[in-house]
Amino acid sequence: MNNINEKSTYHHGDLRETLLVVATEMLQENGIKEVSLRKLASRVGVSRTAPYHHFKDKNALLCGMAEKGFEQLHQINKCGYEDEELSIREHFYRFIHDYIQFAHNNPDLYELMFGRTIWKDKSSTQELRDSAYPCFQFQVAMTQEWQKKGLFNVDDNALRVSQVLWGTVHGIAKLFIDGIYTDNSKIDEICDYAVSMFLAKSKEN
Amino acid sequence: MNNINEKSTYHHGDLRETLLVVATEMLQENGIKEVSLRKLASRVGVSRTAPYHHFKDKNALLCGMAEKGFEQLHQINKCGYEDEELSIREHFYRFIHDYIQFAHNNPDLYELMFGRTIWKDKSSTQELRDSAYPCFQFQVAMTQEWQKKGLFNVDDNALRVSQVLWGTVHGIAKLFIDGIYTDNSKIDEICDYAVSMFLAKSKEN
DNA sequence: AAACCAAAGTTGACACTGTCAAGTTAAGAT
DNA sequence: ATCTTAACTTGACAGTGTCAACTTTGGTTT
Repeated sequence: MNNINEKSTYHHGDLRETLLVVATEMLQENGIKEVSLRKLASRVGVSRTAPYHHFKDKNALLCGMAEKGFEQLHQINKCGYEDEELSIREHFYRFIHDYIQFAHNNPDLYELMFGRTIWKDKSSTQELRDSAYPCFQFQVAMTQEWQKKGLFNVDDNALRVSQVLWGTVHGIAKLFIDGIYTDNSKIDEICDYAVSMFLAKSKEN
Repeated sequence: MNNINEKSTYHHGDLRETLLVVATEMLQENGIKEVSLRKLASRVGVSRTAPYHHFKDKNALLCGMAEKGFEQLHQINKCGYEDEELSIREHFYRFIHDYIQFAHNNPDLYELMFGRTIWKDKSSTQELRDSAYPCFQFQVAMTQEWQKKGLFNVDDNALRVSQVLWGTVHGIAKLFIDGIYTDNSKIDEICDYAVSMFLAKSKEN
């Protein structure tokens, strides 16, 4: 009766991970509003309260999903940064481009990762913070490197530079994916202009 | 029995407006999650389905609240712009400062105004768009004026400049009010740096 | 003045949500 | 072989948005 795929059924074996994956699927398919614990449980083939043995409450599940998002984003940043064939300018451009692309490809996940829902009132879990902060710090480190290599003024506070830089990219991404910029086809032009604006401060250009 | 304040009770007289005001109060007090039609109705002293005679559904109510937010923000922008005692630089600085201040004072309203909830999937009402777009356009007009007066390069596309400008301010505001910047006390410094970054392009400085 | 209509407000009902308490199953340690 | 405990279940509850059908009321038409 039991083959490899449908084993003992009572104990799932890898429920926590499965919940995260399927919940993220649901998020991408129909947006956050359609992610409910009951639908999720039913889709995974488990009773409605089973998830509570792996997540304290719905908020913890959402934090878990965001956590994975940050790992993904961190990875993307790293990949772009470690590509040794690119010049510094190209690194910078790629960072902005990849960032917006990630937000564009995962609008609801991005909203979740950076939204009020999980961050305000200290409702973020420790695990989420442990996953998000290194991602943020990597952006500061990149900025610092760019400063050293002459892309930005070395005298400026690296944290401030990266905060404004991040703010700009985040803002553009949000206005873009939330459908507030009226003409989405112009997103690349907007990014280009943002890049040129930031680089105006650097010496040779 | 009936004095001026408690008239016939059955017909409220100004329910639509009252709903918007009280709902916005609830929003500011306890965040969007605590805004429910039933609690709202009960607080206004009316039955649970009464709001449906003034708003098609909850989304329409939220759009109505956001609408008022945009009128407020538009007003703030206008006031700053029309202050003739300020230099162009000061105008620009004031715009950024006032914008962030508005977001800081009304975090949940700001989230609502610019959030996915009401904008994605064309779920925004016509009235909301009629209130928001003039607000956006005013920002473009201001940018255009700043270009003419030498604050930004006149050759750049005004729409692009203002989109990046807006993106930056929006991004900083969001990271700030959502509690993602770890040190909120440094928000002024971040704004200052953003201003100096934008002005680096203008000739005299 | 009476009759009427449409707008505003009501109650009842339904399907859906997150979460708790109490019970059941089964896998692994003693 | 027994026992502990984590994983999972069903039942229950209060809360949500929204629909349909009913009642009240103010203002317009006859």
